[in-house]
Amino acid sequence: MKIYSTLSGRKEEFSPHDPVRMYVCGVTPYDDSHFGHALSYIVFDAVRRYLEFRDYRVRHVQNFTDIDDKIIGRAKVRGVPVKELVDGLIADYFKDMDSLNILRAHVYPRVTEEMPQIIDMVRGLVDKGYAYQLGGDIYFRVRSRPDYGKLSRRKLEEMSAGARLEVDLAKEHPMDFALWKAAKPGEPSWESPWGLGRPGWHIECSAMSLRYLGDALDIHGGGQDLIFPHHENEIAQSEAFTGQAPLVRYWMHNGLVQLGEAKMSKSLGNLVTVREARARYSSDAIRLFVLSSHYRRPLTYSEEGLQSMERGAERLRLALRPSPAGGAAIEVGEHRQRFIEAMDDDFNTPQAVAVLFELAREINRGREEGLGLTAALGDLRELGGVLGLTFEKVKGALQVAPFRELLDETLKALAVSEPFVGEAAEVALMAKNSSPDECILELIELRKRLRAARQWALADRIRAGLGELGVSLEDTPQGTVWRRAT
RNA sequence: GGCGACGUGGCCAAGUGGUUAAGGCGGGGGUCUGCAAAACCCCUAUCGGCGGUUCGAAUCCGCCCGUCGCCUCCA
Repeated sequence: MKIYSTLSGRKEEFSPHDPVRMYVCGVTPYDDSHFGHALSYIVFDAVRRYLEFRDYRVRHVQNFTDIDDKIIGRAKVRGVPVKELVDGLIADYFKDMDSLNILRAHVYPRVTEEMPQIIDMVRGLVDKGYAYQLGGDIYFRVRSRPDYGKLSRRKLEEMSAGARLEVDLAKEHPMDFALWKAAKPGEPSWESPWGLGRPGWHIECSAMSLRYLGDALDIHGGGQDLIFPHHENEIAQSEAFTGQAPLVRYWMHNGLVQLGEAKMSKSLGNLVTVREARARYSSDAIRLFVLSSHYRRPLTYSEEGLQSMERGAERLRLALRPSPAGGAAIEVGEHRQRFIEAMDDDFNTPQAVAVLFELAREINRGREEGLGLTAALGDLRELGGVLGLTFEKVKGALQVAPFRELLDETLKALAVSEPFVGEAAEVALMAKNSSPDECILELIELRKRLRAARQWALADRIRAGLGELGVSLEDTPQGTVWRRAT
Protein backbone atom coordinates (compact mmCIF):
# COMPACT_ATOMS: atom_id res chain seq x y z
CA MET A 1 0.00 0.00 0.00
CA LYS A 2 1.34 3.38 -1.00
CA ILE A 3 0.50 6.85 0.24
CA TYR A 4 1.63 10.13 -1.27
CA SER A 5 3.25 12.38 1.28
CA THR A 6 3.41 16.11 0.75
CA LEU A 7 6.74 16.19 2.55
CA SER A 8 8.58 13.94 0.12
CA GLY A 9 6.40 14.72 -2.86
CA ARG A 10 6.25 11.01 -3.62
CA LYS A 11 4.17 7.96 -2.98
CA GLU A 12 5.73 5.97 -0.18
CA GLU A 13 5.21 2.45 1.05
CA PHE A 14 2.89 2.55 4.04
CA SER A 15 4.42 1.07 7.19
CA PRO A 16 2.64 2.52 10.18
CA HIS A 17 2.60 1.91 13.89
CA ASP A 18 0.00 -0.32 15.42
CA PRO A 19 -2.45 1.15 15.87
CA VAL A 20 -2.10 3.64 13.05
CA ARG A 21 -1.71 7.13 14.48
CA MET A 22 -3.92 9.38 12.46
CA TYR A 23 -4.43 13.06 13.17
CA VAL A 24 -6.76 15.16 11.05
CA CYS A 25 -7.01 18.90 11.42
CA GLY A 26 -10.47 19.81 12.58
CA VAL A 27 -12.52 22.95 12.21
CA THR A 28 -12.58 26.29 13.91
CA PRO A 29 -16.23 26.41 14.92
CA TYR A 30 -17.36 29.94 14.21
CA ASP A 31 -19.83 29.20 11.42
CA ASP A 32 -21.68 26.37 9.70
CA SER A 33 -19.71 23.62 8.02
CA HIS A 34 -19.45 24.02 4.28
CA PHE A 35 -18.84 21.75 1.34
CA GLY A 36 -15.09 22.09 1.65
CA HIS A 37 -15.26 20.59 5.11
CA ALA A 38 -17.47 17.83 3.77
CA LEU A 39 -14.89 17.00 1.15
CA SER A 40 -12.01 16.87 3.56
CA TYR A 41 -13.75 14.75 6.14
CA ILE A 42 -15.26 12.43 3.55
CA VAL A 43 -11.78 11.87 2.16
CA PHE A 44 -10.23 11.06 5.51
CA ASP A 45 -13.24 8.99 6.47
CA ALA A 46 -12.63 6.87 3.38
CA VAL A 47 -8.97 6.65 4.31
CA ARG A 48 -9.80 5.43 7.78
CA ARG A 49 -12.48 3.01 6.62
CA TYR A 50 -10.12 1.55 4.07
CA LEU A 51 -7.32 1.12 6.59
CA GLU A 52 -9.71 -0.70 8.87
CA PHE A 53 -10.95 -2.77 5.95
CA ARG A 54 -7.34 -3.80 5.43
CA ASP A 55 -7.19 -4.86 9.08
CA TYR A 56 -5.18 -1.96 10.41
CA ARG A 57 -6.25 -0.71 13.76
CA VAL A 58 -6.57 3.05 13.65
CA ARG A 59 -6.45 5.64 16.36
CA HIS A 60 -8.06 8.72 14.89
CA VAL A 61 -7.77 12.11 16.57
CA GLN A 62 -9.35 15.31 15.34
CA ASN A 63 -9.24 18.64 17.10
CA PHE A 64 -11.54 21.58 17.52
CA THR A 65 -9.84 24.96 17.54
CA ASP A 66 -12.41 26.41 19.86
CA ILE A 67 -10.76 29.72 20.65
CA ASP A 68 -9.50 32.24 18.10
CA ASP A 69 -10.12 35.76 16.78
CA LYS A 70 -12.97 34.77 14.49
CA ILE A 71 -14.80 32.95 17.22
CA ILE A 72 -14.42 35.85 19.59
CA GLY A 73 -15.60 38.25 16.91
CA ARG A 74 -18.61 36.13 16.01
CA ALA A 75 -19.62 35.71 19.62
CA LYS A 76 -19.47 39.45 20.05
CA VAL A 77 -21.65 40.01 16.98
CA ARG A 78 -24.23 37.51 18.16
CA GLY A 79 -24.02 38.70 21.70
CA VAL A 80 -23.50 35.26 23.15
CA PRO A 81 -20.71 33.85 25.28
CA VAL A 82 -17.91 32.19 23.35
CA LYS A 83 -18.58 28.85 24.99
CA GLU A 84 -22.23 28.89 24.03
CA LEU A 85 -21.45 29.76 20.41
CA VAL A 86 -18.81 27.09 20.13
CA ASP A 87 -20.82 24.35 21.78
CA GLY A 88 -23.74 24.98 19.47
CA LEU A 89 -21.58 24.95 16.36
CA ILE A 90 -19.78 21.82 17.42
CA ALA A 91 -23.12 20.09 17.91
CA ASP A 92 -24.08 21.24 14.40
CA TYR A 93 -20.78 20.02 13.06
CA PHE A 94 -21.49 16.52 14.34
CA LYS A 95 -25.00 16.62 12.95
CA ASP A 96 -23.66 17.59 9.52
CA MET A 97 -20.93 15.00 9.49
CA ASP A 98 -23.24 12.28 10.76
CA SER A 99 -25.57 13.12 7.89
CA LEU A 100 -22.70 12.27 5.55
CA ASN A 101 -22.04 8.98 7.29
CA ILE A 102 -18.64 10.11 8.51
CA LEU A 103 -17.28 7.98 11.33
CA ARG A 104 -16.46 9.78 14.53
CA ALA A 105 -12.84 10.13 15.52
CA HIS A 106 -11.81 8.45 18.74
CA VAL A 107 -10.79 11.68 20.42
CA TYR A 108 -11.86 15.25 19.79
CA PRO A 109 -9.56 17.41 21.87
CA ARG A 110 -10.47 21.07 22.25
CA VAL A 111 -7.93 23.81 22.69
CA THR A 112 -9.66 25.26 25.70
CA GLU A 113 -9.46 21.92 27.47
CA GLU A 114 -5.77 21.36 26.74
CA MET A 115 -4.28 24.50 28.24
CA PRO A 116 -1.82 22.83 30.63
CA GLN A 117 -0.31 20.78 27.79
CA ILE A 118 -0.13 23.78 25.52
CA ILE A 119 1.51 25.96 28.15
CA ASP A 120 4.00 23.21 28.97
CA MET A 121 4.98 23.00 25.35
CA VAL A 122 5.39 26.75 24.95
CA ARG A 123 7.47 26.87 28.10
CA GLY A 124 9.60 24.02 26.84
CA LEU A 125 10.25 25.81 23.58
CA VAL A 126 11.25 28.95 25.44
CA ASP A 127 13.54 26.98 27.75
CA LYS A 128 15.25 25.30 24.83
CA GLY A 129 15.81 28.59 23.08
CA TYR A 130 13.37 28.02 20.25
CA ALA A 131 11.06 30.77 21.38
CA TYR A 132 11.31 34.18 22.97
CA GLN A 133 9.12 36.53 24.87
CA LEU A 134 8.02 39.91 23.60
CA GLY A 135 5.80 41.68 26.06
CA GLY A 136 3.10 39.16 26.92
CA ASP A 137 3.59 37.32 23.62
CA ILE A 138 5.77 34.33 22.90
CA TYR A 139 7.15 33.88 19.41
CA PHE A 140 8.69 30.88 17.76
CA ARG A 141 12.14 31.63 16.37
CA VAL A 142 11.93 30.25 12.82
CA ARG A 143 15.64 30.74 12.20
CA SER A 144 16.35 28.22 14.91
CA ARG A 145 15.17 25.52 12.53
CA PRO A 146 17.46 25.17 9.50
CA ASP A 147 14.89 22.99 7.76
CA TYR A 148 12.04 25.44 8.24
CA GLY A 149 10.02 25.41 5.01
CA LYS A 150 10.65 21.78 4.16
CA LEU A 151 6.98 20.89 3.91
CA SER A 152 5.86 23.80 1.77
CA ARG A 153 9.19 23.92 -0.09
CA ARG A 154 9.90 27.50 0.73
CA LYS A 155 12.98 29.26 1.91
CA LEU A 156 12.83 31.90 4.56
CA GLU A 157 14.60 34.42 2.35
CA GLU A 158 12.05 33.99 -0.44
CA MET A 159 9.14 34.31 1.89
CA SER A 160 10.19 37.44 3.65
CA ALA A 161 10.95 39.08 0.32
CA GLY A 162 7.61 39.49 -1.41
CA ALA A 163 5.23 38.58 1.35
CA ARG A 164 2.50 40.90 2.51
CA LEU A 165 3.45 41.16 6.10
CA GLU A 166 2.56 43.68 8.65
CA VAL A 167 6.02 43.73 10.02
CA ASP A 168 6.34 43.76 13.73
CA LEU A 169 9.76 45.29 13.98
CA ALA A 170 10.30 43.90 17.40
CA LYS A 171 10.16 40.34 16.13
CA GLU A 172 13.54 38.83 15.43
CA HIS A 173 12.35 37.63 12.06
CA PRO A 174 9.20 38.62 10.19
CA MET A 175 8.15 34.99 9.89
CA ASP A 176 8.39 34.27 13.59
CA PHE A 177 4.92 33.23 14.66
CA ALA A 178 3.02 33.48 17.91
CA LEU A 179 2.89 30.55 20.26
CA TRP A 180 1.15 32.55 22.94
CA LYS A 181 -0.70 35.84 22.69
CA ALA A 182 -1.19 38.28 25.53
CA ALA A 183 -4.81 38.77 26.49
CA LYS A 184 -6.73 41.72 25.15
CA PRO A 185 -9.27 43.31 27.42
CA GLY A 186 -12.63 41.58 27.45
CA GLU A 187 -11.41 38.44 25.68
CA PRO A 188 -11.21 34.95 27.12
CA SER A 189 -7.80 34.26 28.58
CA TRP A 190 -5.84 31.78 30.62
CA GLU A 191 -3.15 32.06 33.27
CA SER A 192 0.34 31.39 32.08
CA PRO A 193 3.93 32.08 33.14
CA TRP A 194 3.74 35.09 30.82
CA GLY A 195 0.55 36.48 32.24
CA LEU A 196 -3.01 36.16 30.97
CA GLY A 197 -3.30 35.12 27.37
CA ARG A 198 -4.28 32.45 24.90
CA PRO A 199 -2.49 30.11 22.52
CA GLY A 200 -1.48 31.01 18.99
CA TRP A 201 -3.08 29.12 16.18
CA HIS A 202 -0.54 26.37 15.49
CA ILE A 203 0.57 25.26 18.89
CA GLU A 204 -2.62 23.45 19.84
CA CYS A 205 -2.28 20.81 17.14
CA SER A 206 1.26 20.11 18.23
CA ALA A 207 0.31 19.83 21.87
CA MET A 208 -2.75 17.73 21.27
CA SER A 209 -1.26 15.35 18.73
CA LEU A 210 1.67 14.84 21.08
CA ARG A 211 -0.59 14.10 23.98
CA TYR A 212 -2.96 11.73 22.19
CA LEU A 213 -0.72 10.14 19.58
CA GLY A 214 2.88 10.67 20.64
CA ASP A 215 5.81 12.31 18.90
CA ALA A 216 5.74 10.27 15.69
CA LEU A 217 2.49 10.29 13.82
CA ASP A 218 1.72 8.10 10.86
CA ILE A 219 -0.89 10.13 9.01
CA HIS A 220 -1.54 13.81 9.44
CA GLY A 221 -4.30 15.13 7.24
CA GLY A 222 -5.92 18.36 6.27
CA GLY A 223 -6.68 20.63 3.36
CA GLN A 224 -3.96 21.92 1.09
CA ASP A 225 -4.61 25.37 2.46
CA LEU A 226 -3.07 24.22 5.72
CA ILE A 227 0.31 23.28 4.31
CA PHE A 228 1.56 26.78 4.91
CA PRO A 229 1.77 28.15 7.45
CA HIS A 230 -0.13 25.82 9.76
CA HIS A 231 1.54 22.48 9.13
CA GLU A 232 4.91 24.00 8.43
CA ASN A 233 4.80 25.63 11.83
CA GLU A 234 3.53 22.52 13.48
CA ILE A 235 6.54 20.63 12.22
CA ALA A 236 8.90 23.33 13.40
CA GLN A 237 7.58 23.58 16.92
CA SER A 238 6.91 19.87 17.44
CA GLU A 239 10.24 18.69 16.16
CA ALA A 240 11.99 21.42 18.11
CA PHE A 241 10.17 20.46 21.27
CA THR A 242 10.56 16.70 21.11
CA GLY A 243 13.84 16.52 19.25
CA GLN A 244 12.15 13.79 17.30
CA ALA A 245 11.83 13.91 13.51
CA PRO A 246 9.94 13.42 11.43
CA LEU A 247 6.83 14.45 13.25
CA VAL A 248 4.73 12.79 10.57
CA ARG A 249 5.45 9.94 8.17
CA TYR A 250 2.66 10.63 5.70
CA TRP A 251 1.41 14.16 5.24
CA MET A 252 -1.87 13.93 3.37
CA HIS A 253 -3.49 17.04 1.92
CA ASN A 254 -6.78 17.11 0.09
CA GLY A 255 -7.45 19.46 -2.80
CA LEU A 256 -9.74 22.39 -2.23
CA VAL A 257 -13.31 22.85 -3.33
CA GLN A 258 -13.85 25.44 -5.98
CA LEU A 259 -17.07 27.20 -6.68
CA GLY A 260 -17.05 28.53 -10.18
CA GLU A 261 -13.76 30.27 -10.72
CA ALA A 262 -12.61 30.64 -7.16
CA LYS A 263 -11.94 28.56 -4.10
CA MET A 264 -14.90 28.10 -1.82
CA SER A 265 -14.03 29.80 1.42
CA LYS A 266 -15.50 31.57 4.33
CA SER A 267 -13.68 34.77 3.58
CA LEU A 268 -14.94 34.88 0.00
CA GLY A 269 -18.45 34.15 1.15
CA ASN A 270 -19.11 31.81 -1.77
CA LEU A 271 -20.20 28.95 0.39
CA VAL A 272 -22.49 26.02 0.08
CA THR A 273 -23.11 24.62 3.51
CA VAL A 274 -23.26 20.94 4.26
CA ARG A 275 -26.83 21.37 5.38
CA GLU A 276 -27.82 22.96 2.08
CA ALA A 277 -26.10 20.29 0.05
CA ARG A 278 -27.56 17.56 2.17
CA ALA A 279 -31.04 18.98 1.79
CA ARG A 280 -30.74 18.51 -1.95
CA TYR A 281 -28.69 15.37 -2.30
CA SER A 282 -28.31 12.05 -0.57
CA SER A 283 -25.24 11.26 1.43
CA ASP A 284 -24.27 8.67 -1.18
CA ALA A 285 -24.54 11.16 -4.02
CA ILE A 286 -22.34 13.64 -2.20
CA ARG A 287 -19.79 11.00 -1.32
CA LEU A 288 -19.72 9.68 -4.86
CA PHE A 289 -19.28 13.19 -6.16
CA VAL A 290 -16.35 13.77 -3.85
CA LEU A 291 -14.74 10.36 -4.24
CA SER A 292 -15.12 10.26 -8.02
CA SER A 293 -12.27 12.69 -8.26
CA HIS A 294 -8.90 12.13 -6.70
CA TYR A 295 -8.47 13.61 -3.24
CA ARG A 296 -5.36 15.60 -4.12
CA ARG A 297 -7.08 17.40 -6.98
CA PRO A 298 -9.27 20.43 -6.64
CA LEU A 299 -12.97 19.74 -7.04
CA THR A 300 -15.40 22.18 -8.54
CA TYR A 301 -18.75 22.18 -6.83
CA SER A 302 -21.52 21.82 -9.35
CA GLU A 303 -25.21 21.09 -9.12
CA GLU A 304 -25.08 19.15 -12.38
CA GLY A 305 -22.29 17.01 -11.01
CA LEU A 306 -24.20 16.26 -7.85
CA GLN A 307 -27.34 15.47 -9.82
CA SER A 308 -25.55 13.05 -12.06
CA MET A 309 -24.08 11.37 -8.99
CA GLU A 310 -27.55 11.13 -7.49
CA ARG A 311 -28.54 9.07 -10.50
CA GLY A 312 -25.40 7.02 -10.15
CA ALA A 313 -26.16 6.41 -6.49
CA GLU A 314 -29.62 5.23 -7.46
CA ARG A 315 -28.10 2.86 -9.96
CA LEU A 316 -26.03 1.26 -7.23
CA ARG A 317 -29.01 1.06 -4.90
CA LEU A 318 -31.09 -0.65 -7.56
CA ALA A 319 -28.33 -3.13 -8.22
CA LEU A 320 -28.64 -4.14 -4.57
CA ARG A 321 -32.31 -4.98 -4.87
CA PRO A 322 -32.96 -8.35 -3.29
CA SER A 323 -32.89 -11.20 -5.70
CA PRO A 324 -34.18 -14.74 -5.40
CA ALA A 325 -31.46 -17.24 -4.64
CA GLY A 326 -30.32 -18.33 -8.06
CA GLY A 327 -28.17 -21.03 -9.53
CA ALA A 328 -24.45 -20.83 -10.00
CA ALA A 329 -22.94 -17.82 -8.30
CA ILE A 330 -21.45 -15.12 -10.45
CA GLU A 331 -17.72 -14.64 -10.15
CA VAL A 332 -16.79 -11.39 -8.42
CA GLY A 333 -13.41 -11.95 -6.82
CA GLU A 334 -11.80 -9.93 -9.56
CA HIS A 335 -13.74 -6.81 -8.64
CA ARG A 336 -12.72 -7.08 -5.05
CA GLN A 337 -9.12 -7.41 -6.11
CA ARG A 338 -9.26 -4.40 -8.41
CA PHE A 339 -10.92 -2.34 -5.71
CA ILE A 340 -8.06 -3.14 -3.35
CA GLU A 341 -5.43 -2.40 -5.97
CA ALA A 342 -7.00 0.97 -6.64
CA MET A 343 -7.22 1.92 -2.99
CA ASP A 344 -3.74 0.60 -2.26
CA ASP A 345 -2.42 3.12 -4.75
CA ASP A 346 -2.73 6.28 -2.69
CA PHE A 347 -6.47 5.84 -2.21
CA ASN A 348 -7.47 6.00 -5.85
CA THR A 349 -11.14 6.30 -5.05
CA PRO A 350 -12.17 7.24 -8.61
CA GLN A 351 -11.00 3.85 -9.77
CA ALA A 352 -12.54 2.20 -6.74
CA VAL A 353 -15.86 3.84 -7.58
CA ALA A 354 -15.53 2.64 -11.15
CA VAL A 355 -15.10 -0.91 -9.85
CA LEU A 356 -18.32 -0.52 -7.87
CA PHE A 357 -20.22 0.43 -11.00
CA GLU A 358 -18.71 -2.43 -12.95
CA LEU A 359 -19.70 -4.79 -10.18
CA ALA A 360 -23.22 -3.40 -10.30
CA ARG A 361 -23.41 -4.13 -14.00
CA GLU A 362 -22.15 -7.63 -13.38
CA ILE A 363 -24.86 -8.12 -10.78
CA ASN A 364 -27.60 -6.84 -13.05
CA ARG A 365 -26.40 -9.10 -15.81
CA GLY A 366 -26.36 -12.05 -13.45
CA ARG A 367 -29.83 -11.20 -12.26
CA GLU A 368 -31.18 -11.36 -15.79
CA GLU A 369 -29.59 -14.74 -16.21
CA GLY A 370 -30.93 -16.02 -12.92
CA LEU A 371 -27.51 -16.56 -11.40
CA GLY A 372 -26.68 -16.61 -7.69
CA LEU A 373 -26.02 -13.10 -6.47
CA THR A 374 -25.58 -13.47 -2.74
CA ALA A 375 -21.81 -13.13 -2.69
CA ALA A 376 -21.78 -10.37 -5.28
CA LEU A 377 -24.39 -8.34 -3.46
CA GLY A 378 -22.42 -8.78 -0.27
CA ASP A 379 -19.29 -7.53 -1.97
CA LEU A 380 -20.96 -4.50 -3.46
CA ARG A 381 -22.41 -3.58 -0.11
CA GLU A 382 -19.16 -4.14 1.70
CA LEU A 383 -16.90 -2.32 -0.77
CA GLY A 384 -19.37 0.52 -1.04
CA GLY A 385 -19.36 0.64 2.72
CA VAL A 386 -15.60 1.13 2.66
CA LEU A 387 -16.29 4.35 0.77
CA GLY A 388 -18.94 5.19 3.33
CA LEU A 389 -21.90 4.56 1.06
CA THR A 390 -25.12 3.65 2.82
CA PHE A 391 -27.20 2.73 -0.24
CA GLU A 392 -30.09 4.36 1.52
CA LYS A 393 -32.24 7.01 0.04
CA VAL A 394 -33.54 9.02 2.90
CA LYS A 395 -36.03 11.58 1.79
CA GLY A 396 -38.51 13.73 3.56
CA ALA A 397 -41.89 12.20 4.25
CA LEU A 398 -44.42 12.39 1.44
CA GLN A 399 -47.37 14.66 1.99
CA VAL A 400 -50.62 12.79 1.83
CA ALA A 401 -52.79 15.53 0.34
CA PRO A 402 -51.52 15.47 -3.25
CA PHE A 403 -51.94 11.72 -3.38
CA ARG A 404 -55.49 11.95 -2.04
CA GLU A 405 -56.17 14.50 -4.71
CA LEU A 406 -54.75 12.29 -7.41
CA LEU A 407 -56.83 9.42 -6.13
CA ASP A 408 -59.95 11.55 -6.18
CA GLU A 409 -59.28 12.77 -9.68
CA THR A 410 -58.72 9.26 -10.84
CA LEU A 411 -61.95 8.10 -9.32
CA LYS A 412 -63.78 10.94 -10.95
CA ALA A 413 -62.34 9.99 -14.29
CA LEU A 414 -63.33 6.43 -13.64
CA ALA A 415 -66.88 7.40 -12.89
CA VAL A 416 -67.40 7.97 -16.60
CA SER A 417 -65.87 4.68 -17.54
CA GLU A 418 -68.47 2.12 -16.51
CA PRO A 419 -67.00 -1.13 -15.32
CA PHE A 420 -64.87 0.40 -12.63
CA VAL A 421 -67.23 2.64 -10.80
CA GLY A 422 -68.30 0.07 -8.27
CA GLU A 423 -64.86 -1.08 -7.40
CA ALA A 424 -63.59 2.45 -7.43
CA ALA A 425 -66.09 3.60 -4.87
CA GLU A 426 -65.10 0.74 -2.66
CA VAL A 427 -61.49 1.66 -2.98
CA ALA A 428 -62.21 5.29 -2.29
CA LEU A 429 -63.86 4.35 0.95
CA MET A 430 -60.90 2.30 2.01
CA ALA A 431 -58.60 5.11 1.12
CA LYS A 432 -60.37 7.63 3.24
CA ASN A 433 -57.83 7.89 6.02
CA SER A 434 -54.85 6.39 4.36
CA SER A 435 -51.24 7.42 4.32
CA PRO A 436 -49.40 8.42 1.16
CA ASP A 437 -48.16 4.87 0.84
CA GLU A 438 -51.66 3.50 1.02
CA CYS A 439 -52.89 6.00 -1.53
CA ILE A 440 -50.11 4.96 -3.85
CA LEU A 441 -50.96 1.31 -3.43
CA GLU A 442 -54.63 2.05 -4.14
CA LEU A 443 -53.65 3.89 -7.28
CA ILE A 444 -51.45 1.03 -8.33
CA GLU A 445 -54.34 -1.34 -7.74
CA LEU A 446 -56.66 0.79 -9.85
CA ARG A 447 -54.05 0.97 -12.55
CA LYS A 448 -53.68 -2.78 -12.48
CA ARG A 449 -57.38 -3.24 -13.15
CA LEU A 450 -57.28 -0.67 -15.90
CA ARG A 451 -54.36 -2.40 -17.52
CA ALA A 452 -56.10 -5.73 -17.28
CA ALA A 453 -58.98 -4.11 -19.15
CA ARG A 454 -56.55 -2.54 -21.59
CA GLN A 455 -57.61 0.94 -20.55
CA TRP A 456 -54.16 2.33 -21.19
CA ALA A 457 -54.95 5.98 -21.38
CA LEU A 458 -56.27 6.03 -17.85
CA ALA A 459 -53.59 3.70 -16.57
CA ASP A 460 -50.92 5.92 -18.00
CA ARG A 461 -52.53 8.94 -16.49
CA ILE A 462 -52.12 7.42 -13.06
CA ARG A 463 -48.50 6.69 -13.74
CA ALA A 464 -47.88 10.19 -15.01
CA GLY A 465 -49.71 11.68 -12.05
CA LEU A 466 -47.59 9.72 -9.60
CA GLY A 467 -44.53 10.69 -11.56
CA GLU A 468 -45.32 14.33 -11.03
CA LEU A 469 -45.50 13.64 -7.31
CA GLY A 470 -42.06 12.09 -7.35
CA VAL A 471 -43.12 8.47 -7.43
CA SER A 472 -42.03 6.27 -10.27
CA LEU A 473 -43.59 2.95 -11.16
CA GLU A 474 -41.98 -0.12 -12.52
CA ASP A 475 -43.92 -3.09 -13.86
CA THR A 476 -42.06 -6.26 -13.11
CA PRO A 477 -42.98 -9.92 -13.49
CA GLN A 478 -43.65 -9.90 -9.75
CA GLY A 479 -46.06 -7.00 -10.07
CA THR A 480 -45.80 -3.25 -9.97
CA VAL A 481 -43.35 -1.66 -7.57
CA TRP A 482 -42.91 2.00 -6.78
CA ARG A 483 -40.07 4.09 -5.50
CA ARG A 484 -39.21 7.67 -4.84
CA ALA A 485 -37.74 9.28 -7.89
CA THR A 486 -34.24 10.68 -7.56
C1' G B 1 7.41 38.50 -7.70
C1' G B 2 8.30 33.32 -5.35
C1' C B 3 6.38 28.18 -4.85
C1' G B 4 2.98 24.50 -6.65
C1' A B 5 -1.06 22.07 -9.32
C1' C B 6 -3.85 21.35 -13.56
C1' G B 7 -5.59 21.38 -19.09
C1' U B 8 -8.21 13.65 -21.44
C1' G B 9 -15.14 12.36 -25.28
C1' G B 10 -21.23 16.97 -24.71
C1' C B 11 -20.30 17.38 -18.94
C1' C B 12 -17.51 15.14 -14.74
C1' A B 13 -13.21 12.10 -14.23
C1' A B 14 -9.27 7.77 -13.95
C1' G B 15 -4.93 6.48 -16.59
C1' U B 16 1.15 8.98 -16.51
C1' G B 17 6.14 4.98 -21.79
C1' G B 18 3.87 -0.14 -25.28
C1' U B 19 -2.51 -5.04 -26.18
C1' U B 20 -9.30 -2.41 -27.77
C1' A B 21 -7.50 5.44 -23.39
C1' A B 22 -11.48 3.01 -16.83
C1' G B 23 -16.04 4.61 -14.74
C1' G B 24 -20.36 7.96 -14.04
C1' C B 25 -23.92 11.39 -16.19
C1' G B 26 -25.89 12.83 -20.93
C1' G B 27 -26.92 11.50 -26.19
C1' G B 28 -28.01 7.82 -30.32
C1' G B 29 -29.49 2.73 -31.75
C1' G B 30 -31.36 -2.13 -30.10
C1' U B 31 -33.59 -6.07 -26.56
C1' C B 32 -37.55 -6.38 -22.87
C1' U B 33 -42.60 -3.73 -22.18
C1' G B 34 -49.44 -2.40 -24.25
C1' C B 35 -46.42 2.00 -23.78
C1' A B 36 -42.99 3.16 -20.13
C1' A B 37 -39.58 2.43 -16.13
C1' A B 38 -35.54 -0.47 -14.54
C1' A B 39 -31.97 -3.57 -16.69
C1' C B 40 -28.89 -5.52 -20.50
C1' C B 41 -26.28 -5.07 -25.48
C1' C B 42 -24.00 -1.76 -29.23
C1' C B 43 -22.26 3.20 -30.67
C1' U B 44 -20.39 8.22 -28.94
C1' A B 45 -12.24 10.85 -27.43
C1' U B 46 -6.07 10.02 -29.84
C1' C B 47 -5.51 13.05 -24.81
C1' G B 48 -4.50 22.44 -24.89
C1' G B 49 -0.67 24.06 -28.97
C1' C B 50 4.32 23.63 -31.11
C1' G B 51 8.98 21.25 -31.03
C1' G B 52 12.14 17.34 -29.03
C1' U B 53 13.74 12.36 -26.70
C1' U B 54 12.37 7.17 -27.97
C1' C B 55 11.58 1.39 -31.98
C1' G B 56 7.17 3.45 -29.45
C1' A B 57 4.27 9.16 -25.60
C1' A B 58 -1.91 11.29 -23.39
C1' U B 59 2.18 9.42 -20.29
C1' C B 60 9.46 12.01 -20.40
C1' C B 61 11.98 17.08 -21.78
C1' G B 62 11.58 22.36 -23.64
C1' C B 63 8.77 26.51 -25.12
C1' C B 64 3.95 28.74 -25.71
C1' C B 65 -1.35 29.41 -24.50
C1' G B 66 -5.07 28.83 -20.71
C1' U B 67 -7.08 27.79 -15.65
C1' C B 68 -6.44 27.43 -10.44
C1' G B 69 -4.19 27.21 -5.46
C1' C B 70 -0.58 28.81 -1.68
C1' C B 71 2.69 32.86 -0.07
C1' U B 72 -2.76 36.49 5.14
C1' C B 73 -7.73 33.52 8.43
C1' C B 74 -9.22 28.86 5.97
C1' A B 75 -10.79 21.61 5.22
